Amino acid sequence: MAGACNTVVKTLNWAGTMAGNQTSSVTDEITNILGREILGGLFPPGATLLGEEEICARFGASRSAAREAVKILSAKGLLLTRPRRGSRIRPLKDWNFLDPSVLGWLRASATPRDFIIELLEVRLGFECEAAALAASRNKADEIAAIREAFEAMRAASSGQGDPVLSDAAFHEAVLAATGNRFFLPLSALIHTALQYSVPTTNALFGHPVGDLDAHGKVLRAIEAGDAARARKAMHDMLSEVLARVRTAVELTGVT
Amino acid sequence: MAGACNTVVKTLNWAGTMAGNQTSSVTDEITNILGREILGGLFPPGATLLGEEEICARFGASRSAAREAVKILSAKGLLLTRPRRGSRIRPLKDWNFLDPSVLGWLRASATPRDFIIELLEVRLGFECEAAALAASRNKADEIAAIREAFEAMRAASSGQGDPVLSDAAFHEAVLAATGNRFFLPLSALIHTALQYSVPTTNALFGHPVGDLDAHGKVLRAIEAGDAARARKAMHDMLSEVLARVRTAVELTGVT
DNA sequence: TGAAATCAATTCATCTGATAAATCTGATGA
DNA sequence: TCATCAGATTTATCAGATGAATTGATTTCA
Repeated sequence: MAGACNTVVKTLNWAGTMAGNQTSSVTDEITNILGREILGGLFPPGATLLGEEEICARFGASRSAAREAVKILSAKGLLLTRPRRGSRIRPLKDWNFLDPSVLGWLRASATPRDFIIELLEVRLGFECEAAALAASRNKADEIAAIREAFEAMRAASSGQGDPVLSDAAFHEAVLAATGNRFFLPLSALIHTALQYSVPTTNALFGHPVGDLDAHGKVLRAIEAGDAARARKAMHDMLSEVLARVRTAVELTGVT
Repeated sequence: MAGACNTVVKTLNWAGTMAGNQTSSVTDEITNILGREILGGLFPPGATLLGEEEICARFGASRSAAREAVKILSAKGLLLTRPRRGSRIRPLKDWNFLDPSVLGWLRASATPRDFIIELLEVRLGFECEAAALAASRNKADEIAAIREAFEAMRAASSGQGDPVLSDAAFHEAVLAATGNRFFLPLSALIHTALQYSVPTTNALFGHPVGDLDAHGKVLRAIEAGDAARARKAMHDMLSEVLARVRTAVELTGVT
């Protein structure tokens, strides 16, 4: 029985990937749905799974679309396909958790408490060093971008613009100012962290935690070319947020 | 003219991806070659490029294989394909530099000096925090894995086993002991860094730099559950290597 | 009986060709 | 000059066929 593919399903198109008019392809639909399911733990992390036939049968798609979706998931470290054995879920340690798509899929199912805290722990690691590098490198135009983002944050704090986006832009500008390629991919993590934690912390504390003052200290230290001070300012800012989230989460019992 | 595909090329199979018997698929061949070329800067980072037809013509492959290769490269953030515009190289900031494949492609063309130093800078950021988290979390079995890797390093130092692999295993065990998923993908970076820098530093200094003593300090601090000491021990170890590489590179004039 | 070799069935990998959808180009007209 | 629309080009998707690799059962030999 080979003709089980291409049944009359076709009912999936458009579940909403982002805001706006972005029409999604069949391949992307399959990728996103399977990605969310894998990250959500629907499939046993170490065992066998996912036949080519099953996928195109389930989504009413052609083998091309199914195969391309599987290739994408494999490229992100989630699957390993072998000629006759089908696609197996790879061990968790091989998953590319820093990939923007993977982060998005994880966000859809992760426990909020763990998710926010884990993100902050990682940020605490590399963002302090990034601030120090940005300060010691001292590239004028890239530091100007940091200041620009800071001004956007100030404007956003008085209602002129999106506070999350300008906050993210600030931190991304710091990463870019390191002049180190390997810091760049971490901006996706910051984006996700802020989109997720800013509303939460606002709800918890009644006001924005992304302190303008704290960001200002980081900016001034970088502009002064003082690596140690920049590192400390960034550390103070993030560990303060982390501490507040930790205690608040314990108090309110958010899972 | 649509029939330009599938000419009589077929001359690519097997260029040697890894040591051993691992036979590579057509799709993987195309992916690896294009990946290396992109990371090597052969294609203008921001501009238009790569038609479906061109690819299958160049490699003598079918559109299926060409398309799947492009999907993989897109999944790693290198390309963006649009219905009629072909595949465009995305801006550098979207590239997933922490992906194992991307790291490998970059290694093939990167300037050794920048490559080693950039890797160490990033490690200095997150590995210190990872050591601290591992210490404060204090999970017995995961710390046992760190000690195990340390013993393997000791054995390797007297000729019993691979010094690079055991060193990498040590650092990966620390990442795993954080209990934080987002540290896991960074093990690829450590692997690449060690494979690349250990031979280099050995050649520069005449002896292994991956100090057994320094690793022992990290291990003992983690076993003692002393987060601050673990952070400092890791920082001392990495910054020592970074400093020595920096000066050695300046002296020898390695580009 | 047990172990190794063999063979058939199943599934992934690849190729080929065709149709649909999206976009660019240039011609047309106000 | 600019907006609009038809034609051409290219990607997206579908469909079917063949090749290659692995699994598992069967067979053969010690």
